[in-house]
Amino acid sequence: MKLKELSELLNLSQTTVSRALNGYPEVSESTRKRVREAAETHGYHPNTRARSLATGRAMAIGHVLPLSSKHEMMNPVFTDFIAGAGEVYSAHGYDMLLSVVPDELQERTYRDLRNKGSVDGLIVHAPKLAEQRIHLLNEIGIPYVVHGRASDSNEPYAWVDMNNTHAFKRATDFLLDLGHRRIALVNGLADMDFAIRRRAGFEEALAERGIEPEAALVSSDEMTESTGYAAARGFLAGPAPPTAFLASSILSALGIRRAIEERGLRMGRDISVITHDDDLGYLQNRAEVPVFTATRSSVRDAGRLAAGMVLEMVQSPDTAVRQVLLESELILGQSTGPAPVFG
Amino acid sequence: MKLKELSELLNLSQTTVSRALNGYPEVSESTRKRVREAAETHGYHPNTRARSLATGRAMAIGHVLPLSSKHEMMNPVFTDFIAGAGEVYSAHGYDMLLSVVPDELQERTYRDLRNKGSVDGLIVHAPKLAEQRIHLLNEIGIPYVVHGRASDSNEPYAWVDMNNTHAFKRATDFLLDLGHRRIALVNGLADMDFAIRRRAGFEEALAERGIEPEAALVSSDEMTESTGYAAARGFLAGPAPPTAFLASSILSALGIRRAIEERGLRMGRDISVITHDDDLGYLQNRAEVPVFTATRSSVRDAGRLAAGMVLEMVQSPDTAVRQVLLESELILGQSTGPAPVFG
DNA sequence: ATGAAAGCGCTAACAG
DNA sequence: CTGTTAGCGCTTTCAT
Repeated sequence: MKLKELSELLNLSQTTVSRALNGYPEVSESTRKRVREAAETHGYHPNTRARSLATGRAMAIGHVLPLSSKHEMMNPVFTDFIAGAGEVYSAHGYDMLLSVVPDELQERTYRDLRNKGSVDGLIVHAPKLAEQRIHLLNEIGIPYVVHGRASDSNEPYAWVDMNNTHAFKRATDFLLDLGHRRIALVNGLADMDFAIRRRAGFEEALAERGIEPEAALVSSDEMTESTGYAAARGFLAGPAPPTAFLASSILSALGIRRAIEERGLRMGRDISVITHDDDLGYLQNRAEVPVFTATRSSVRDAGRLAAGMVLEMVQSPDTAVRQVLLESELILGQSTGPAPVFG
Repeated sequence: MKLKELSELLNLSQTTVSRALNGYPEVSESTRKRVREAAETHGYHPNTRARSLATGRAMAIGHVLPLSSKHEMMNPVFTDFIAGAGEVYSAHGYDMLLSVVPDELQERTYRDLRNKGSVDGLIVHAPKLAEQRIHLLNEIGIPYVVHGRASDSNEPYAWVDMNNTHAFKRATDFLLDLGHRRIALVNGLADMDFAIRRRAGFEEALAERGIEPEAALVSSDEMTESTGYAAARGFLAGPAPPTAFLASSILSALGIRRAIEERGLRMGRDISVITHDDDLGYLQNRAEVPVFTATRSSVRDAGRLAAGMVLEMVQSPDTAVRQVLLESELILGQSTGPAPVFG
C-alpha cells in the first residue's frame, strides 16, 4: 500500500493524506480521522527511503564499533548500551545503523556515512584513537555523541560516561571506612581512559587519609578471570598482602576469588572484594560478589541517554554540547551483606 | 557533490556517469576511467536513499534481536556474530540495520521493516517463539536466515547453527575414552533448543557404551558462574560424585572449578572439565580451562556465513533454502594438556 | 481546508 | 557508446 493508492481510495490528494498523517494543523479533524483509520486498516506505512529523500533527513543514527582485538571487554557493555539506544530510536521512528569497522577504516567509514547520507548522527563507541576521531568528526560536521571519553582531546564534544574516578574514590573510601589499610587495585589496561580515571580515584582516596599508594598492590591488565587471578595471587603471596581488593570488572573479581580461596581463605569473610563493572549481570544472577556497580541496566540507561542526545542534536543543530557523567551506586551482592572489617 | 554536478563537470549525462560508476559494460573504458577519477577527486558518493528508491532495493539487511531477560547469555555471542556479518555487508555495500525489540513487538517489527522498505532481508537471532516467527516470516515473504534453530518448526527455513549434538557427543566420547564413567552435564536452560541438542549428544555417547545416564548428574539452568558452582557443588557432595564435567559455557566451567577447588581438588588434575562455548574468549586469554570450542572466532564465522546467505537469497530470490551446521573443534587450554584418566 | 505540481538524487527503459 | 525521458514514493511550496 502506497500513498497514491491510499489517497485514491479516500478520494483525496496525496498531499492531504500526507498532511493528515504527519499531523499538520491545516487538515480538518474529520478528514484526519478518516485518513488515519484508512491507513490503519489498510496497513499503510510510508516508505522510509522515499520520505527521507524528500525531507533530506535519513531518519537513522549510526553506531560505529571499532573492531580491535584489544577491546574484547567492551563487548558485553556494548550490547546493553545498544539495547538502551535502540529503545529510544524506535520510539522516535529512527533506525539504527550499525557499522563494525577495523580501526584503520574508521575515517573512511565516518566520511562515507556522511556523504552517502545514510545517517543523521553518530554514536562513537570505545574511544581509542580518540583525538583523531573527535577532530575528524568535528571537521566532518555531523552530530555525534561519544560513549566514553578521551582524556587527550581538547576539542569540545558530547559524551556520556560513567564517573569512574568518583566511583573508585567512593569504593576505596568504603573500604577505608571499614578499617582496611592495605587495598589492592586490579585495574584494566593502563592506557585505557577509564582505567586511568579509576586509578586516580583510588589514589585520591588513599591520599586523603595520608596513605601512600603502593605500586606493588596495583595491577593493570586486560580484565579477565585469569589476569585477575594472576594479579591477586601475586599480591597475596607478597610480604604484606592486602586485606581488600578493588576490581575493575566482575571477571577480575572471579579470578581474585579463586586466588583467595586457593589460600584457604574466603572472600567476604577473610578478605573484602569490591567490583565495579557488572558486565556479566551478576547482580541479576545473585552471585556472591559485592558489586560497586555500573550494572548492566545502568549501561542501558547510558545508551538511552546518548541516543536522546544525538536525536536532540540532530533535530536542533544548535544544541549546546552536553557531557553527562553517570554516577555508580554501591550495591552489595545478595548473600554477602556488608563487607566485614579487617585490620 | 551529487550526480548532476559531477555529470555537468564532465560534460556527460547523468546516465553515462551512473553507468560508468556502476560498472555497466556499455561504457567506453576511456570515459569510465575519466568518470572514476573525477568521482574520486571530487569525493562523489551516491546517495543511498535516492539509489534505493530508484532501484527498489534497500541495500540493507536487518538484524532483529529479541530483548528478553532470559537470554542474557546470548549477548556475548551476539556481538561476535554481528561483527562477522558486518564485515560481509560492508564488503558488498550493504548496511546493517539493528532492531532491538521486546518479544511482544516482534511481529510488528518484522512487518514494519518489510512495509517501510527498510531492509531487503533479515537475520533472526535467538529463536525462541520460533515456530511463530518462522511462520510469520514465511508469510511476509522476506528473505531471512535464522541464527540457531527451532526444533518445533516443521516449515523449511534457512539457518546457521553449531552442531551441538555432535559436539557434545564428541566431548563425551573424549571423556569416555579417557576412562571416565561418571560424567556430569552442566547444561543450559532445559527449554532452549541448543541445550536439548547438547543433552541428546551426551546421552547418545553414553548409550553407545551401554552407560545409563543418571538424572542426578545432569543440571539445566542459566549458564552463569553461580549456577555452575551450585550444580557442581551438589554433584560433588553426592554419594557417587562425577570424575568429569561437561559444561555448556565457560562461565559454568568457572563455577565448576570453584566447587572443585573448594573441596581441595584441582581441575585438570583430579577432575576433568570440558567446556563448549568460549563466550568470554578464554582461549584468547589463555585461561587454564580445556575448551571444546565454539570459540568466539567460530561465532564470527557463523555471522559471516549467515550474512552471505541472506545476501544470496536477496539477490537471487529462488535460491534453495540452505541449512548450515558448523562443527566445533576440540581445543585444550594452554596450560592444561590432555585431561588425565580417572576411574 | 484541499489540490496541483515540482522536486529530493538516482536508475532504467528506450531511443539514437 | 551516449543521451533523453520517466519514474521510484514521498514532502512541500504555491495556488485556490
